[in-house]
Amino acid sequence: MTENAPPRPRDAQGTRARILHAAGAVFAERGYEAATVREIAGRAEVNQALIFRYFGSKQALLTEVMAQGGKEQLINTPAERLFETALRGVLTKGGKPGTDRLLAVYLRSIGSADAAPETVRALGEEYAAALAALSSADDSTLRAQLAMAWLLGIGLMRVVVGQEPLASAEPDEICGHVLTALEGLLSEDGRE
Amino acid sequence: MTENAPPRPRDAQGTRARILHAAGAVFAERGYEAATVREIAGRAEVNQALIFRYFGSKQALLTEVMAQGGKEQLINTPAERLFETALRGVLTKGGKPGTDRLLAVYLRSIGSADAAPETVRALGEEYAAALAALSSADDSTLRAQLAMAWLLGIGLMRVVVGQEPLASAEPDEICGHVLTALEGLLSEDGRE
DNA sequence: ATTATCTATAGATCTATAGATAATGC
DNA sequence: ATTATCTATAGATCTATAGATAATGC
Repeated sequence: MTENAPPRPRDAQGTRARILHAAGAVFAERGYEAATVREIAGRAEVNQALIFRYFGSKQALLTEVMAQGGKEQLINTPAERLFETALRGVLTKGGKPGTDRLLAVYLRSIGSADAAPETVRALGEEYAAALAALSSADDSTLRAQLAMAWLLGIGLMRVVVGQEPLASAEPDEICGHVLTALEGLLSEDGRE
Repeated sequence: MTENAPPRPRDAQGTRARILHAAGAVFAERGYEAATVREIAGRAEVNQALIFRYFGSKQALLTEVMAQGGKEQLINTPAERLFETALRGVLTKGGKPGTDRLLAVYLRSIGSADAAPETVRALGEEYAAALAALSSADDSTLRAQLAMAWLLGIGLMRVVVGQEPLASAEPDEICGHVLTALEGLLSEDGRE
């Protein structure tokens, strides 16, 4: 039996991190509404009341989960490689815990949590702006958003819906198809 | 005041239809989890207990909402025009009530309701199979699913996230970009 | 003395059901 | 007599809070 495990040393910062990590996993698996603070607390092996002590509310916890690590990729990747990097992040399961899991949180929570669409929108605007700078078309922002929409859609199919053969297809193969198709959209001068 | 409206004549079939219609609207607006049978009953102007009498459970109601009208487009549209028709259905707000609202139901409920992903997967497989027949590539199904993923992603950005300028862009403009980009993916012979 | 952690529970939901009521069809 | 509709509520959640307990730092 896993009865009474030895208590961890008291560590506010560590506990906060455990909660954040567990919340990311549970939100990604169940979506915001279906996730319960009790399950998050259970997985973090932390008392349920501490979630409210450290984050205030379930909504605030989701916002914090979404905020963390969202911009790292954006800052660390040059614009020319941003789309492919993000796409590969979506395609690579079990990559860095921040990437594909964060996408799952977005996709699974976007329909219910009020805060989620705004967070996605804000982050998406930054990605789109970076991508749009690559094109000289007058509708370059729209083109960039269309590319990002594809990325989200592929993530939705793979991570949430799990539709085959897409869900198990090789990242390289998908990447090849998508980048080929988008070549004109993102790099042309916009004259059609 | 809208106090006691004159009671409608008793009409089981009509009541069932009212509930189904209201459920479509509420699921589309709030997603499965956040939607409550009380709100659905309220919007249908129907007693809340009747939902369970006619549908059994909230899950069964969602399944029925998703099932209705999902295949109509598939049956009535030739494969060559299927993708563009579906894309325009996503892009045209206030079109036929079945189309864009159904997509919103999918997108908003996919993350939480257990039944939703399977319904999407099943419907998606039929769409993909129809699209795949257009291409002679050996990975034609994958290509078709990538196209559908784009379609879903665009719907997500427009209907759920509402990201500008994509959300308000002209259907013709989006259609032009997407169809141009997908031309090679869907119609080539697959030799890369 | 401070503060991380835990107990216990308030308060507000929500789905679902049992059984009463009342409108229809014969 | 049948059955569509309604009332009332069971039973099971879930988020959030108030206040007790106990481990740490001085």
